[in-house]
Amino acid sequence: MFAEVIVDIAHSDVDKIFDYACGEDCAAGMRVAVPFAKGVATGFVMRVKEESGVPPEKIKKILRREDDLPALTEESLLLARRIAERYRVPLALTLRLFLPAEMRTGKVARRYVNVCRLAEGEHPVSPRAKQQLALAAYLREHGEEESARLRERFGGALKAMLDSGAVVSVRRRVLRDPYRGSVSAAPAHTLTAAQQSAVEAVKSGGTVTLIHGVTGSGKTEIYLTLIADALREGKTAIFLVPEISLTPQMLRQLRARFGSEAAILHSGLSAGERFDEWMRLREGDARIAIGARSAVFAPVENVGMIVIDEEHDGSYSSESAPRYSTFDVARLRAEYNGCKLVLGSATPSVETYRRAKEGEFGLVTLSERINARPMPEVRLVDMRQEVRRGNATAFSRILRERLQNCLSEGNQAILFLNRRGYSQTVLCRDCGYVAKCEHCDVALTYHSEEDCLKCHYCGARYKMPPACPACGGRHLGYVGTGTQRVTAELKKMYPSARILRMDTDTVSGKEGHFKILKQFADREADILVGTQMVAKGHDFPSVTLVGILDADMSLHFPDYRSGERTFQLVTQVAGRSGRASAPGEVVLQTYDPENYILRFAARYDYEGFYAHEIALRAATAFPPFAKIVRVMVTGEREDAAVEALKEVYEGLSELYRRESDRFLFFNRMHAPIKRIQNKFRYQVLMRLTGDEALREIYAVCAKIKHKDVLVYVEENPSNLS
DNA sequence: AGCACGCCGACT
DNA sequence: GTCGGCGTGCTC
Repeated sequence: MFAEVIVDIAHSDVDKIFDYACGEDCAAGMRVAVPFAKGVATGFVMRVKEESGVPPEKIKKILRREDDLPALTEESLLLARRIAERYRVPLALTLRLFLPAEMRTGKVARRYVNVCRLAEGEHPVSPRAKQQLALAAYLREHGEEESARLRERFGGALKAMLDSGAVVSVRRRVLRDPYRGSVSAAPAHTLTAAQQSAVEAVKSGGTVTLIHGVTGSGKTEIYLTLIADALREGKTAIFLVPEISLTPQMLRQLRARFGSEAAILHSGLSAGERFDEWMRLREGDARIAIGARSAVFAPVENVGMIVIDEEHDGSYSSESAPRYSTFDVARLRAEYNGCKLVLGSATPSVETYRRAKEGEFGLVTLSERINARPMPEVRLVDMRQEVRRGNATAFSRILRERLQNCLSEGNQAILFLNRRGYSQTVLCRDCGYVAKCEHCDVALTYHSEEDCLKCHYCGARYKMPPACPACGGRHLGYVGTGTQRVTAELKKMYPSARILRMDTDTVSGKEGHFKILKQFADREADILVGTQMVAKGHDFPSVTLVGILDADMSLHFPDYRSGERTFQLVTQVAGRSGRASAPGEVVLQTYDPENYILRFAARYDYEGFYAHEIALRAATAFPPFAKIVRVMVTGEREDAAVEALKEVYEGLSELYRRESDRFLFFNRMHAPIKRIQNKFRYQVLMRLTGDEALREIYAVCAKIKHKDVLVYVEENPSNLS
């Protein structure tokens, strides 16, 4: 027997099948240790076959199996091959996606404990051995118990009884359950008519269905019903959520509903916990995989339902190689398993919504909120008028008034601002000098707490210069407001208010988000000031006011999706207001109050927004009517990067000349940020009419191998910095 | 990824 | 004359 093996080395030189001799016990999907070159490598068995075309003298034998149960299923192997092919990356890299990282590094393994129980048959114990009698009684009552516990309690009696054969010890596997004890009874739930018909539409529809449901329309209950139905049919399910929404409350809810049937895969777990959750899925002890992006690779078989919640969320596209699209992988899995894939969002991405409208996906619209409460009222505030009236602060008069009102009624407020730090940057008012990072080509942000300048791209810190380093002038001014400055100004305005700040500077560690959110939920603060991360679905019953301080920041971000993102952001942030009995309100500050995105967002008019946006995209030939492809070339040595860029450009130019009708745009240039973390960045930017030329672009780039230079392809990149 | 083989500069 | 630089090629 021979095994076709891919060695677990992510390098294109060894990205090919190597044949090894193996025994009958070898199966596809197993990890094996093999002699490779001068040493030993881990490998994945892709296939087992009777004959090999490799000369017999070259063939070596597999050293050992690393798993009893193949770590990878047939489906995983197929998907890994498809993804490797699609994105032109080594198979080893895509195979790794299907395993918990801990498994590869060998840092964790199954955990076992020794447990003791009474032996079969009669084993008389002397009536004088009180401890032994007590131990026997204990085991009769409890069945079995961990040896360590028994040793603590009964001391030498345990050893004596083990020696006499009255008690036997066995190794038992234990699972590190991250949510032990949090299981409670499943809540009763009846679906509304709208929810029921959504469930039916999904089941009777095609492979993919988009559920477009306003905030509070009860999408989650639909997902849970669909998942429960899949389970009832003896199948498994995958439930994907944005990383940030795996809050302890959400996990509790899922545990309550599905108990130990649900396995949760997310970055907050310890290595051991993640491994065990993964193993429970692989062995069929858990049948629902819940998690962020990477959970789309969950080792479940016979999948009956896949759900992608908050479909529009940016975290579903991978930012590092392999840059897979979670949707594409999920769809492949749905097709392989013959099951349904549900996408849900209150603000679907323009691309997804178009595919649904065009009939490629089923579309279910839920326009009513379960509790029939109206969405909070959104007030657009024209900041230009504020400036004209001499108000140079970040707070409009209306916002201050509403904030005062909110606090005096004993409610909570959230202020949203998409810039951390104190001020955007420091500018010399004499000569126009702007402080920049030495390793990156970006302006530095002033942080008042540490009185330093920080680079938000590489984290470097610089001392705040006492005078302008360029002209020696003393008029260094702060330009643009950040969360620190807003917090400081709030403290002055409302000395008695308790203020919490949440941004990457105050959030530390994996659970940092939740700590701050919990403090706020527990009403330990009155105002929460934060960036993006305060926007995602958390329920704060006492929040009645949401302020969006600078909607323009996201609106004028240099990216074709900035309008879409702003609409999503405003809708999402607004959804934080007025969840309980008190009606909520939203104050949206902008220098561009006529802007159509903000107008539609303020009215919660997704259809209006979509119609406008899709017409714009069509007119300007942007996605989904075209595909933006960027080939990045980066390296610390500028000459090497430039040389590689030339080579990439030549290869792509040839393609461009040959198939110019597939290109709308083609150019090479410096990336907008010329250097990040000492790496020079060059790019070839293209806009394609469709996906036809994509494979060849990947092929051209895969061929370019330059020392010290990284070349990679991005499709519709989420930012072009 | 490692590691060996192999062809050109500054040392004993 | 040799020691050693890392460019190129190979691993079943």
